[in-house]
Amino acid sequence: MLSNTGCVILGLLQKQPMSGYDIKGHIDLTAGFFFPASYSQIYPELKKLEAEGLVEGTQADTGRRSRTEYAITRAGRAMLAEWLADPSADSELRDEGLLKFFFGGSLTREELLAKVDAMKSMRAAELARLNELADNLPELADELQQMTLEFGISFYEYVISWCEQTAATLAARPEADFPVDKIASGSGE
Amino acid sequence: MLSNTGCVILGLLQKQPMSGYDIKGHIDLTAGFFFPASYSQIYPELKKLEAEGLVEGTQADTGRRSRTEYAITRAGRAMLAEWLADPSADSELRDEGLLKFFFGGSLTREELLAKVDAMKSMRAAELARLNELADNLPELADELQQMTLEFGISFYEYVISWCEQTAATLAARPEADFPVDKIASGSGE
DNA sequence: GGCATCATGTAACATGTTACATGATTTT
DNA sequence: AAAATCATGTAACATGTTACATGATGCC
Repeated sequence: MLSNTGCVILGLLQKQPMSGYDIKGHIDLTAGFFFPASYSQIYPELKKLEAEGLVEGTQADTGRRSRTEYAITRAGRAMLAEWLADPSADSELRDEGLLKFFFGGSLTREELLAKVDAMKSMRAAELARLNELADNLPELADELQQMTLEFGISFYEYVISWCEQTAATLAARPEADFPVDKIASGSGE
Repeated sequence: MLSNTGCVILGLLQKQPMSGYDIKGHIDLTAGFFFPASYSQIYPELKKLEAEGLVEGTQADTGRRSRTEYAITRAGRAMLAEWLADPSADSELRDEGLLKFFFGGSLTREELLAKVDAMKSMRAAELARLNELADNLPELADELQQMTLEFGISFYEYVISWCEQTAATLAARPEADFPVDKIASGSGE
């Protein structure tokens, strides 16, 4: 019923009216790490939600730049409540770095270590961002949002620890332990 | 250069020739939890890879059902090596359950607990599957693939522990600690 | 004979990304 | 005056999902 982008938008508007630009900023700061959205989705989606009567846009030219502020309607709140009540909740993870590692049988130990290290630094950067967030705006978010942030922080911490452990395991083994096509040989090609 | 589906296919064919059906089965069993693919992507992608000379299909009607087996070509191996060498590796996480939790300010404590519990059981089921996998086919996978499986196992374990901890935190607080629209009141927009 | 599994696809739809395009206002 | 930020979009492309469609073979 509600598209992915649709529900994030409605969820954010629950608190206060915002422009498309504001919405994007809020998502990036808070839910972006597990539910990203881009301008080219947000603006069309706002139009669609307005056509369905779930949000209402008003022109706000009060001194500032002119912008369209969208507010959630009663129907919008009802739709949001319905979406919240629905127990379905799919989740996905997609990690290209892990896939490269997975298929890295033909790489040298050093190349593998480099892959793992790249994964680690990427996650470390994201972790730093979330930690800064957690420190700097505890009053802006409610308790649930803080707990969600905790999810992200521990998730990145976990990934980083996997990287470290994996690197240690790799480093402890001689190069020869990773032959090219160890498996392919067995039953005939 | 290589599409997502393209690189999983090429990676799998590195070990042995397979039909589209086989490929799907292998992905589901191993890399599926962090890199899913469906038939409707695999078959067209195989055609595309063949047109580019990266794989080669041969009709195999040896007694069994007729099927097209695809083998990776030399050009395919080169392409795979290029992809592996490329340091870029984006990753994404998308979790609708977490988003519902995030926006759950208007839910009762019991409803929130139900959400968290649903997340937990979903992950527990996936964890059970991976654990079974880890027990049952250690000889089928190389060491890298086993480490990748470890990634999945600890990832699910982590999510489950977050759920438990969050449930405990919620349970310890009185209902009144979660008012509707606690934030919206403050500074008026 | 019936069910599960093997086997291969198409069509319609939904989702989402990147690059392009523009311009006003505020801050430095 | 220049740079950053606010502000809103479009177009082309890529990716991917779900439902539909079909049929052979192997196993009980």
